[in-house]
Amino acid sequence: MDPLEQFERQICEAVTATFRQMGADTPFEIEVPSTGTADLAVPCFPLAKVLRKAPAAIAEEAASKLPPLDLVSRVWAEKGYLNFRLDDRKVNMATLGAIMEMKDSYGRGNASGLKVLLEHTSVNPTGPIHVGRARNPIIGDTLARCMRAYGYDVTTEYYVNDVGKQVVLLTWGLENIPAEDVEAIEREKADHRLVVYYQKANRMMEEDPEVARQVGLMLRRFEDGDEEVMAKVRKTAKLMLDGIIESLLTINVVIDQFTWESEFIKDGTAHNVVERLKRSEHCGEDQGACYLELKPFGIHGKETRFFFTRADGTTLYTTRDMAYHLDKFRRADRTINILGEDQKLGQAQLAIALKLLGQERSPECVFYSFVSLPEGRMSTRKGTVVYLDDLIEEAEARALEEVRKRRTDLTEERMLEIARAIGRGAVRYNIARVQPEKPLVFKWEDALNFEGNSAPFVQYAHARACSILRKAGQAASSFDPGVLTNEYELKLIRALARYPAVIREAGEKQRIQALPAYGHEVAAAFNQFYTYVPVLKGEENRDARLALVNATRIVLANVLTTLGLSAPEEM
RNA sequence: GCACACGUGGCCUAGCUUGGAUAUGGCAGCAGCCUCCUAAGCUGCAAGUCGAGGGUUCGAAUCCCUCCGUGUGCGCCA
Repeated sequence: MDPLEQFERQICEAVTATFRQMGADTPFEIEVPSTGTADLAVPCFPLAKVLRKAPAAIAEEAASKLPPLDLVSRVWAEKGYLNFRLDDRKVNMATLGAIMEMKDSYGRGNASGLKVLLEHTSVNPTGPIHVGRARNPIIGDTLARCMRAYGYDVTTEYYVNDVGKQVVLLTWGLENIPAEDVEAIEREKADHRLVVYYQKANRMMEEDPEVARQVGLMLRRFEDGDEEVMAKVRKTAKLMLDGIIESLLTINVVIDQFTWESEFIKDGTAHNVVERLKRSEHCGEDQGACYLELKPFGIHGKETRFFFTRADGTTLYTTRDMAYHLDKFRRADRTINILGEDQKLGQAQLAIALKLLGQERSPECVFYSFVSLPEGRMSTRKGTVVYLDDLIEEAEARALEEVRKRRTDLTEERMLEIARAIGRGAVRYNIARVQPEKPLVFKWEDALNFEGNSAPFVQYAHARACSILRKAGQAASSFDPGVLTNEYELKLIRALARYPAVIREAGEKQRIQALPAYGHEVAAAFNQFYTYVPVLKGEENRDARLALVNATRIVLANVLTTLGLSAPEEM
């Protein structure tokens, strides 16, 4: 239920009729002016050609010819725009009415019933998740929440890479490196305990050909389907994965299901893909290894061939990924992948190869740029990383420090609870607010920003609203929205009215960064209202203002939840 | 070399899909605001060749071309 819909509809109908009367049957836009001069505006420039008149004159004429509209309080022409001011009382009634009725489902779109399979994270189980990779679950989980809010039936999935050299190398390290040869680790979590073996094994393999030979042998046995080796590798991957899952939980990311890459080897579907690709006219062979020549499909670079088997006939990563996607297509109407920008070429090749198999569908991809450190790229192998667990720990510690400064009345447990909400939220918000494709340089001071455009800013506004409502006691059963007439009240209500449109933008157009920006806008409008408009001492306007505070609380809570943040009732 | 992405005040960032009014916010800086619902807040000031150049258009941060800078990719790796 979008409170602004009826207003837009009425204006659209009236303007269409008026333009037609003036001799123009051209399409036009209804936009929210960036200047803030009006609630809605229709630019008259596109009509200039048809009517052979200046846009300003067209706007003037339309303004004078437009019939009075009951939902609009003022119509005027300005610089070629036809401007509309909506009727305050009716906006108030429609908005507060919708929020009170829908409560925590205010903003939700109509269920489309479409099944969406959203794959995100899927990091290699060779080490703890680091800040660079953390962009993936945050974008993925936030998008999943936005799409659910918009009305899709979303399932999130993690594709576990338990095949290949990296996990085999880790497994070899665990079996062959004595504990005293790796650096001591403080954390109990398995992923942190294991990653040092992975790093050490990498160094050993580079320096010692014998190690490289042993790892190669193990990989060989794995590729040959040696049950013992496969089970061992899977066990390592599982151990690491459990640590990763635990980390994800701290930022409120829960993944619905897991698919293991090795399954596509075991069940023969990857091999089946190979057999079908071999029949393609674009298939070639180079010393036993099979490839598709993708030059005719617009693939550029030094190598335009896309190999899908090794010389020994075993499958490659992308081949198994094809089998995985064919499986996904059977399970959902839409498939979305959240991927690092390094996967772009691979995904392009995958899409072409799927087409060559006669598959019409290809996955929709959201690519994000890597997060780097000021001193350069993050690498698990080299150990030049900031782990998510460390970032969260630091964020919570800083938040706790702030809570202690402000609140001396709370129990230790309650302070910890609030600090967790703030610290974890700040990390998610700071990543979600930036467009995925923008490069991001990780800086502690930005990641731990607790003021301005940040999670705590939005959470704080929510806590303030809760505080007023707590002190007010029982809410009045009825109120008159018409008494909310000062600039702060009107601005706040207009912000609340936009929420369904924001969910549509974030969920349908997959622009999740619109949601943090909106949360900031509502919180800022509320903070101004809070500063200048008394609520509890609001005299005859008290009931209506309490209703507005409650409506704001509901919208802020919805925004926070959809961003995967908690909405603390006190801070 | 080729391909893809990004470039917006000192720093970070919105707007670009679908061209339209005075380019959105934040951080840092400066100056103010707590006898009153939590100052993680509010108000004001200062700060911009929207990477550069050209083109399309009545109109370009937005579309097209060229160039520059940065990142990513171009494995019988995953």
